[in-house]
Amino acid sequence: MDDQTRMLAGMGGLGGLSQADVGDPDSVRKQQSLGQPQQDIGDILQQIMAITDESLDEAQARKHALNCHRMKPALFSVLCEIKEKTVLSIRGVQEEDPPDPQIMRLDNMLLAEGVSGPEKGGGSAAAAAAAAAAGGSPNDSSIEHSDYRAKLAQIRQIYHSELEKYEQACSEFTNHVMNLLREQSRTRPISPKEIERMVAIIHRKFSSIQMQLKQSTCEAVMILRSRFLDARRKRRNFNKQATEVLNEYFYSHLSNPYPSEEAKEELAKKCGITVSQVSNWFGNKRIRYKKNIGKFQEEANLYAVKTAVDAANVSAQASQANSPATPNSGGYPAPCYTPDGRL
DNA sequence: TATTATGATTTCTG
DNA sequence: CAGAAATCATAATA
Repeated sequence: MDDQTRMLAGMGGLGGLSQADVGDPDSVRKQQSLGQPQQDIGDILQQIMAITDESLDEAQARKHALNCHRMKPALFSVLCEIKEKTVLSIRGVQEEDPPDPQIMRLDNMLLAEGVSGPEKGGGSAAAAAAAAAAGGSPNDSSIEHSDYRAKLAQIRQIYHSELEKYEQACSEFTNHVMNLLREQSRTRPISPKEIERMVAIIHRKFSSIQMQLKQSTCEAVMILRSRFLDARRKRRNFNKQATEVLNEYFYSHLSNPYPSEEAKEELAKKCGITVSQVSNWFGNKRIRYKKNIGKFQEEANLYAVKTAVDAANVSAQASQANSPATPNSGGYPAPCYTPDGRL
């Protein structure tokens, strides 16, 4: 306090205070407690300092009184002078802060997961689910998928409501501080730039809260994701009709059981499974068939008969020529599918 | 409950 | 990158 008084007094000559008001610096020191001007400044400062301890009404009244004080303009200009000197050192201390890389990372991930960003409802997933349902075989994958989507939507909702709360709190606080600063700018010089800087500082402080929110949201998504993947890993057998279709194709193309991409697509559609599931199935089937042809003999015959019968339905003559009770009973793998036999 | 069947994943190869 | 082969993990079955 005393120091401040001295400092202000020391700067007196620079500001709008006249000699009469302040006296020259030397005389200040000489008659520290006696001079009327010093008394005034001391009073003002004391009042300023005491303001925070007072009730709002009291403070309001005091504020008004201060604003009307005859010394007020002088004090203001002194403060301007001081500021002029100090602002240089403040400036440049913290210029534009780069966006936090951590936050950026989290943002990107949230965006990628569809938590932030635009709602993508009715998108491909829903269409896929609808298609699966329409396909006759309510594949569980679609159910799990919708489950996943529901959970994701839940996370999304929580995230957004929390973010909103956060933003509200942040802007409320910012507003409060800005009002305070604007209010104060009547008694002390505060440039818009400074207010801006203060806002930036507040936002920086708040961003750690935001980061926490984003981080925990990311974690939740990760957990959900891994659970979903685990669930997907849980094997569910294809339905009977699907395996029938696949086996039919396999055994009727034993010599070259490699369906083309188009064929795979068609099989997938027929079976209500995905193309990659068809690929998996053929991969598994080929290797398992090859490993133990004997074990599949019966099945092979079954499907050979089946296709033969189908053929018979189309052409009775063909059935005569083609389907003896056991089509290939002798040299079994009829059109010689061998591991290396592929084209 | 042990075993087998089977869909999915991983690793390797040409 | 498609496919072979090995492997995993679970469903189905004995």
